[in-house]
Amino acid sequence: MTDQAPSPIVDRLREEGRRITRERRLLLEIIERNPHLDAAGIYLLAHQQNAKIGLATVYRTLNLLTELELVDVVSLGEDHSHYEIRGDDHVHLVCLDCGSVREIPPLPDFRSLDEIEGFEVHQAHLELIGLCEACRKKRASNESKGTPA
Amino acid sequence: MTDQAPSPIVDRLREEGRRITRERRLLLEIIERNPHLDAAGIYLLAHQQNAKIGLATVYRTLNLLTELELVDVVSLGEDHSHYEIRGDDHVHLVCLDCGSVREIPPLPDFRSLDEIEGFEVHQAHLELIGLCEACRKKRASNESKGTPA
DNA sequence: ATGGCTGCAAACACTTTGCATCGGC
DNA sequence: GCCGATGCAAAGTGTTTGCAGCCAT
Repeated sequence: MTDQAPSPIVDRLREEGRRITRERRLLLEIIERNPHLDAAGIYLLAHQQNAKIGLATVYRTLNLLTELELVDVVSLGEDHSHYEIRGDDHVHLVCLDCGSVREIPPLPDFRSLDEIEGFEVHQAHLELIGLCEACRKKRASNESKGTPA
Repeated sequence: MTDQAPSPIVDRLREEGRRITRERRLLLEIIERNPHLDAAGIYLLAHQQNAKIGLATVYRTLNLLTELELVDVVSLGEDHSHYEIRGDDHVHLVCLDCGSVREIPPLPDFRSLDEIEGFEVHQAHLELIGLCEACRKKRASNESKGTPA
């Protein structure tokens, strides 16, 4: 709880001359442990460990980390943003029925994409929207019970 | 101007028992002609031809079309939604500097993707964030003039 | 001790909704 | 004529910002 694991992100903040506060450390830990959470979800978890933390701090921290390119913003088909530590590129599989999000490694063909038709690619966001295996089966069994699409 | 081009989307609305109003026809035409506009942009264009149209109608129409899967919502890295007629899958190249959005055909490898690891793919959204050719050159020439990143 | 960071609340931008009226069918 | 669609304005979300006090450096 009180031990502070060494983190390249904390180092990076220090390099930038930013201050390492209790709030930032807490938020970072939460974001690192829970990929693609939204601001409200991050706030909720943070609040459990520090009842005084404000939603504004969550947003300010997320914006800071985004500017420093330490976190990525992803949309996941929702009307608000989700956040994740920037790491290896990956693909998001978003289920239409249960909303679950699964991450898989990049498809082979665009793993190494760094330029295409004169466009210099910095980031690739691939989102596949559809049905996860469980919801697919659920739908199939509902249909046979007489509840077609 | 007053002629009403036949449209599969209008047919589809009729099939669904929805009413074909002047407003819906106007909005459809705008969306068809201007890919990935946001609600405000659509409203602006619509307003030029029908000063009485309301923003609420724009949103209600976009939601209707989205539910019927006739239009897609795309995020394009902005904090609000953009809309486009659902058609062939394509890739968006979004420029970090000028914000321009270019569409290109799907990358070969995921063109035919309809299932992956048990997940049933309905839609694929691929967004490449980076620098368009013009902005790339602009940056290069600025750097040589002594304005590094 | 200094200036960046925080919490709070008010402000903002985008989107949705209630209600009376209008107009497609 | 009926009932869905519209316009307006008010209410709802998610996010940002102003300001006084706090705390990492």
